[in-house]
Amino acid sequence: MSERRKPYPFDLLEPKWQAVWEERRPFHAPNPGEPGFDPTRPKYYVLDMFPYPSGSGLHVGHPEGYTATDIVARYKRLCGFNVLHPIGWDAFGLPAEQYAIRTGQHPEITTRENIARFKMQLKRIGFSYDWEREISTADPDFFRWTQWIFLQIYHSWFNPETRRAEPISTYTGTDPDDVRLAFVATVPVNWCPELGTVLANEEVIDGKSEVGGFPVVKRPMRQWMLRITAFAERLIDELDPLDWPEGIKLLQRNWIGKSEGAGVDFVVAEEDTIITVFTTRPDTLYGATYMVLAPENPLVDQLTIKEQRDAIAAYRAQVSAKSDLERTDLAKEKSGVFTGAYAINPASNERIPIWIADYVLMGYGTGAIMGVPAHDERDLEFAQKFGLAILEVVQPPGDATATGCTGDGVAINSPLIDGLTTPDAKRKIAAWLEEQGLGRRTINYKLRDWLFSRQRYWGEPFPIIWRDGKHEAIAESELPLVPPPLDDFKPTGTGEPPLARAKDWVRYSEAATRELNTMPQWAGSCWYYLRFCDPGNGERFVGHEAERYWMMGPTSGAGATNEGAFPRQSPAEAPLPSAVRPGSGGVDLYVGGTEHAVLHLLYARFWHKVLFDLGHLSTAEPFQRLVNQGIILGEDGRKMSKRWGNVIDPLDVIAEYGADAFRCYEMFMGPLEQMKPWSMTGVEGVSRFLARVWRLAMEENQAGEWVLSESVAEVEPSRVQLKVIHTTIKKVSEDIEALSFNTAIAQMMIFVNAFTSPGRTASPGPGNAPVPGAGFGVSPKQSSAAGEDAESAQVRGGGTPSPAGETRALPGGDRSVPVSALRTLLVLLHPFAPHLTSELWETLGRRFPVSPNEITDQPWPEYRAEFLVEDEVEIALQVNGKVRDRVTVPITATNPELETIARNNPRVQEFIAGLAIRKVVVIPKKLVNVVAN
RNA sequence: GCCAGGGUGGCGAAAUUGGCAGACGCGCCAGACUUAGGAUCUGGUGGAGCAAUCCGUAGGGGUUCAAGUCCCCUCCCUGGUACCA
Repeated sequence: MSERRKPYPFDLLEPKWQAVWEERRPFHAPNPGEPGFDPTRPKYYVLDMFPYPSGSGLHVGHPEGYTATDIVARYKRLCGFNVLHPIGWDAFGLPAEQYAIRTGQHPEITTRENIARFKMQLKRIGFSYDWEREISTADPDFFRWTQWIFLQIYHSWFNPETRRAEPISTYTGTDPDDVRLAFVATVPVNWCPELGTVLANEEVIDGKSEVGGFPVVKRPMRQWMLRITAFAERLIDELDPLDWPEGIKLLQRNWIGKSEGAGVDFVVAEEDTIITVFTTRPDTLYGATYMVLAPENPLVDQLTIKEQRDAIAAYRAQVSAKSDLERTDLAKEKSGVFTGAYAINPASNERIPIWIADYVLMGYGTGAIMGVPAHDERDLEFAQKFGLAILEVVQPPGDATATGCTGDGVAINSPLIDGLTTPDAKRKIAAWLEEQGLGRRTINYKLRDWLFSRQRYWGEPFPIIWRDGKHEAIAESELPLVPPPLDDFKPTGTGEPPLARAKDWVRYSEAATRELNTMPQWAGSCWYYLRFCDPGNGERFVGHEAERYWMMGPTSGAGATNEGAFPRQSPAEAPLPSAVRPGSGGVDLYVGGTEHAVLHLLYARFWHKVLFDLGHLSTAEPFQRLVNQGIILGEDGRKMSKRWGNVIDPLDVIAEYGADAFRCYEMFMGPLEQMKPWSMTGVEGVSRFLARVWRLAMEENQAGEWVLSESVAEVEPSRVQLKVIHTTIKKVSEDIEALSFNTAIAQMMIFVNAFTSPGRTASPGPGNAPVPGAGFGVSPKQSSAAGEDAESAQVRGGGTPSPAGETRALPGGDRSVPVSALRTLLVLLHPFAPHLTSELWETLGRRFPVSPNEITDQPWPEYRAEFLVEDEVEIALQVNGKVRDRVTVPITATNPELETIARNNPRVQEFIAGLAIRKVVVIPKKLVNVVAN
């Protein structure tokens, strides 16, 4: 069987237009001050989460979000915006390094090859990226600024007074190293022996590495940390005004995990040691019948009595041998050991035993808790297992006999607060504790400081050297600090990074050596969106003007400055930096997968706030509007994977149906944010739609060449056509704004159906009844063979193109396609199917010239409400809520008139016969409901 | 366990403020044109019934003239999270 004929010549016109865009660069957005920049236009920054260029190339998940943003970008350009729509490469990363370990090929080469493949694929889909802004995080011109930003962080501290990052020079304490936002600490870290590196908490899933699924163990190591916890409060608060999915905001809030409570001091009996615990329920203090320390808590050694030392030591050894996975796995059964020591409950003055147990974590709160078994499930389980006292101190509301209340209630058995409701009791006991100097109100966060160093080769080296056991920054002039050449990228196995192998590079001077760690992959993605504003800047990470323009929009007057920035005169009265004004700050639209909800999006917000505080940026938040695309499943409804053999390659789809069909199908599948399965027949359906658009304008001549159809004529659209046109303009515009691309395409299908099927809406009335066999879409050959029908003057559109052209469609005939309607459709469809519409626009312009003749320069059409209204409307007549008839009435019909029509309707009367009418509900333009019984 | 988001034809899905459920597409059925059709066009297509009509938005209750939409309970699916005191 010969190759199937293409429904329209996308295989020719798509490469043609891609070449045109390559050459003319219509999507390049000049910066303020550059030639071609138009300051009168508003800006719109629409961003994709840039890809890691993996070896397997693009899959259909990438183009889903990319198509959505491309549609918005093209739409906004047509609407008159200066649109920043860039793409780049998250190019540092583990896969290229592991490939290097296996094959010896340098990661840089692998990365370059992968980028080339990704880029080719993206271009084949016809995305309107501004390729002049392409960046790669592994490019020294890029990562020199990643290193520079690290130095800004290193040279800063968080001033609790102003609640901002400030230059370290403003710190007046003894040792600046205690407060730097980038600091070194020896901490128990997630060490992955297989990967030979440590991982951030966020990169460990169920005790295994997120990448590769290898076991991860806790191990104390000296690491670089970033003090993200200082920003916990602001990272939560400034989330509120952002236009993000509520679910993602919640995910971040939960990750940061703010909880308000009190620190309470317990004195160890017969000693003057104080153990502070954190509790969210200070009102249950009287019910604290024991105390538990984390096994790692340093106080344990000091407290443990002689008789218990062996047991304690054994338990601690047992706990430390467990991986995270085991520790959480064994969570079902509580375990612990008594230290032999006692503490005094500050409220009741009771002696309570001090235990250690692994259900208390060293990393949260103070690493010690008060056990209130009556009102905490975990404490109860523990107390029951070890026979500890249980004392009820909260009575649940409503039921005086119930026990084990973990929610709010009324305090009992608590002399200071008896009878108070939980909120009141909390307040009173906290005030009492503060008065007595026994405690204080405290806020705790689950968020930990960000473990920022990795023992890898393929990442940004730290711009840090070590001298006499102390770290210091290298000069900015020494940036970029590029990784040394290596031919062995394997982990050393000792925890020492592979960079240690580059002996010459490591030796910085007689007395100093370089830091051997590299930054994690997140580093580049923390600020790449800023670099896009000004990718070629050799002086700064981003130019002030470019940053201000693309992140904030055109500034009005000279007063537009970074209001919240350091330095500030009166820190005492300084409010938190005001959150971004809705709709006016940062990236206007950011689209990507949910997998980055707490990692990339939290880290990037953190860096952004530091840079904002230091006066480098104009907005406090980077991403104003965030949308997550849903994942695309295989045709079998399973996750796409090699294992199931259900992976769809975009290039295969494009080869068979074209890029426009691929784009439109991805958008037509269903709501962007929803998970949905792929369907090849679905692609075919969309491809048919595009072919109908093509044939609306084009027909084949005798030679089998596509030429502009004779039926396309400069005629006025009919009233019915105008309604379809303007309904479509309205729907498509609103749907693109709302990112409801599937319904926008559906409406354009309705448009095309209306213009291709005379029987539907385009030609109403008996006089325009379709002629059998003379449908517009009939192919030329068939029409010629259609005998007498072909001779009929009724035949339009089909064209019966005789070689000499004697049989012409009559201009203005009822089957004509008005040029204006076609043009409107082409502009509306252009963001979705840019190649097809560009070609048709150009072809149309040869017979019906317009200026300018570039579809990319056309204005987005505006709908006119006057064409949407109807003269008549169909009303449903209901009896007791069931539709019994429909009548068409003038739009002007009044409610009483409608009621009369309904009452007199024979069908209605049939159903209310013998019943009494109780009520008649009239909904104008919709229905009349007669209620009778 | 907890948190979030979902359950609508054979399938993907539509459906302002509660107001004619199933737009649009796929698939399927029939027809037209064809040497042919996996092309194109036309018509049909939620279920049951000859029909009038009845039943239908996970299941059960409720509010209402009217519920996919609002309220209560239950079940199922997807994602996140996991002793955070």
